[in-house]
Amino acid sequence: MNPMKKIPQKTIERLSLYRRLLSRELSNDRDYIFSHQLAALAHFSSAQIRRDLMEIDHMGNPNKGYNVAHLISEISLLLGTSKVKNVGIVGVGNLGRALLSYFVGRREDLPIVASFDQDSNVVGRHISGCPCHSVNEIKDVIKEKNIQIVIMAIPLSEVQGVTDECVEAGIKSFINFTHLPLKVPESVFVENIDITLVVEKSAYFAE
Amino acid sequence: MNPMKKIPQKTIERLSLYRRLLSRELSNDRDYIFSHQLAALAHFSSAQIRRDLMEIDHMGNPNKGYNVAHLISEISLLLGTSKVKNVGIVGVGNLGRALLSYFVGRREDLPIVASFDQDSNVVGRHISGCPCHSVNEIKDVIKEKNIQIVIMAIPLSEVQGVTDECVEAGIKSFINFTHLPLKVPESVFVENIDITLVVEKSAYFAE
DNA sequence: TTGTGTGAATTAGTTCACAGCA
DNA sequence: TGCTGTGAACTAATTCACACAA
Repeated sequence: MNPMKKIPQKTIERLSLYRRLLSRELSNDRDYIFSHQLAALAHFSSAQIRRDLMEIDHMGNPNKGYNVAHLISEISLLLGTSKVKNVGIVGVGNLGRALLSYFVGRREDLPIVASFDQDSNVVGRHISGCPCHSVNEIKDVIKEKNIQIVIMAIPLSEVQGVTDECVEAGIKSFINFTHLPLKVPESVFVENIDITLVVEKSAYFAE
Repeated sequence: MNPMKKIPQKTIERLSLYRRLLSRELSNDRDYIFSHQLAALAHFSSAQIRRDLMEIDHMGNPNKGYNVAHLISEISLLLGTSKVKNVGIVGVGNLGRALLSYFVGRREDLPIVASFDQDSNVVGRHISGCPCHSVNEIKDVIKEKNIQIVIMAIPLSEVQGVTDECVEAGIKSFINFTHLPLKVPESVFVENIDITLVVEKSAYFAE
């Protein structure tokens, strides 16, 4: 696969889904799968699947389809699952705790190694086995623990200040659950998940 | 505004954000705003802002910019905030509770009127003031309480069965936090928020 | 001037449709 | 035959660039 080729964001997302679906198929002892079968699992079109697999130069066989194990390993190679990337989470309110309890121990390659809050009642404690630091120490802890991805789950308005500190400490990727758009340099990735906006959009499209 | 014109999904999302940002400006006594000023708040380009406002046929003034109050009311007209749409949530585990505690009482036009679970320890109780029903009764409750939007927050594999019942009961819009793609008819809207996929994507783009 | 409104151009994402292979 | 791989067509989304208004 050509390492120079830049793969679209949407494709990355779908590949990630394919891998999960394929893993389930593999554990059901399926060795080969056709594009239309994977399409049925993901609820996409088979053309979409083939186009996505083209991006990673994966070769299938018109008779048997795609080799499941092989496909999984190629997607994993692309998504870089072999390299561990440490995750930090800012805010251990309801949402932060829900994310922690879901994530901790689930993915070895994406461990949540630290949480941050400014409430002195939680700082110093462990939540779902994850140590909680003061948000004031975030820069140092990011460097110490080599954190590369930060999840923002604080309801506060000083999100931008914390974001700036993270960027200064070298963070290149954020997942933003707050209701404020984050200002970051061009090269930094931000995925916004603004639940209020999602509900409003859903309301709009509920006819 | 031409009611026939179909507005792109992305634009709806951004308009929803603009409204929130504008409301804050309005409460800071700002009467008019230029596209580049709103752009600075949302971290978009001013061309993007103007293009979006074109969709709702909003007219600005080259000298003063856009009238904030007027703009808010036009966006609200489009997003239909005047009509109440009832929301139901399936699953009151960590995530479900986090969403409930965040949402209950926050939006009068989008009230969470019921929650559903299959754990008999929570069925019959109230969580954040919201009654929890057995998931077996979902069809009846949707009709009784006129629920129009369903949030899926169960970690279970029978999500599809519940989805089917919701569709049969007339649900036209889902927000899916589970890790399974939902199979729904063409006309039904689904917004997928799969946190594992989001983290994987963020990891990929963390350089 | 300065900022709006918008055609035109560009870029991103998806679907079509079919040659060619096993 | 039935599926893959892929150019070509299409559709969606964004950005450019500029006439025009106040």
